[in-house]
Amino acid sequence: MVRAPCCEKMGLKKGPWTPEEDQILISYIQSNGHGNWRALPKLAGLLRCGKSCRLRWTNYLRPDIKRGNFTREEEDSIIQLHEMLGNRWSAIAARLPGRTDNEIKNVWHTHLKKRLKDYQPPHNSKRQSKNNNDSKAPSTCQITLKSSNNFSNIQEDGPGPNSPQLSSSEMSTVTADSLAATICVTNDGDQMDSYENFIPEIDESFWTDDLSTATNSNFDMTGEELQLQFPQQSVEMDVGVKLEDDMDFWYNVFIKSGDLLELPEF
DNA sequence: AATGCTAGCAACCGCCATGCA
DNA sequence: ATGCATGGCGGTTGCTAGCAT
Repeated sequence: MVRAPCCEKMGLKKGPWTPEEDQILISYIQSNGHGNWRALPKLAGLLRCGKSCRLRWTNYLRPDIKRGNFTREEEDSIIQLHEMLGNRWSAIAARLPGRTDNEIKNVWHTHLKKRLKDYQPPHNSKRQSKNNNDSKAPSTCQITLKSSNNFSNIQEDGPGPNSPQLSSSEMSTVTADSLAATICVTNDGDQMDSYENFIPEIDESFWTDDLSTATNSNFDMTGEELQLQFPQQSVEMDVGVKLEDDMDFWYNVFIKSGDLLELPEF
């Protein structure tokens, strides 16, 4: 295919948009819609290429765009979604109302990458993002947890700050004060029929050596639910879902007793 | 005050996917 | 089935403001 000549060669303007150009574009789209982007600049009376108009509109002028700094919640969402989706900025933007892919991409490169540099993943395997579009259900998957809480506020029947790592049987003695959360693993928005295909297990290599910052969890398969119990009423933790094809996703979550923890699609 | 450096961000470029004739 | 036009996306560039020297 023969490439269309670039804007400059056609005598079209490049570079930053002026308020006047913005106003022309806004007025035109408000009264006519954008229709054919390539035809728009000529119809609107702009010396810009259609691509430039579309970009200006979608990234800056659209009325539903939320301007201003990203909140901590939004930044956390971006980090989680990036874990899940990789550099698919438009897919990430679709989950953050009012934010554009370009904006998210910029925030990622200027702020969040630095933030993540200081944050080491709770395991020593390399973090990988699934960067293709297929979302086949995994035939097997492994769920790994690491709590960020320490033991300092545990009830008296719980372990102390220097307690050794709990065994599953010890955990069962503290259920009265424990957190019981349910993990719901979804694929394409649909709950899995059952967890029979999942192999929940604690991978010992993921625990840190410092027992004040690492706690244990046990898995209790009751029916089709995967229950997690902790000796706390609430817990902040990293939930890792490891698929058999060596893809893994990590989510930092804060859950309280009784919460349903639904992992994003992967 | 002048200069250099850096971070942040808007905009551009090139490629790819899709729809249509 | 093929080729073209268009839209959309991700990577990259380059301008600008703010800060340090």
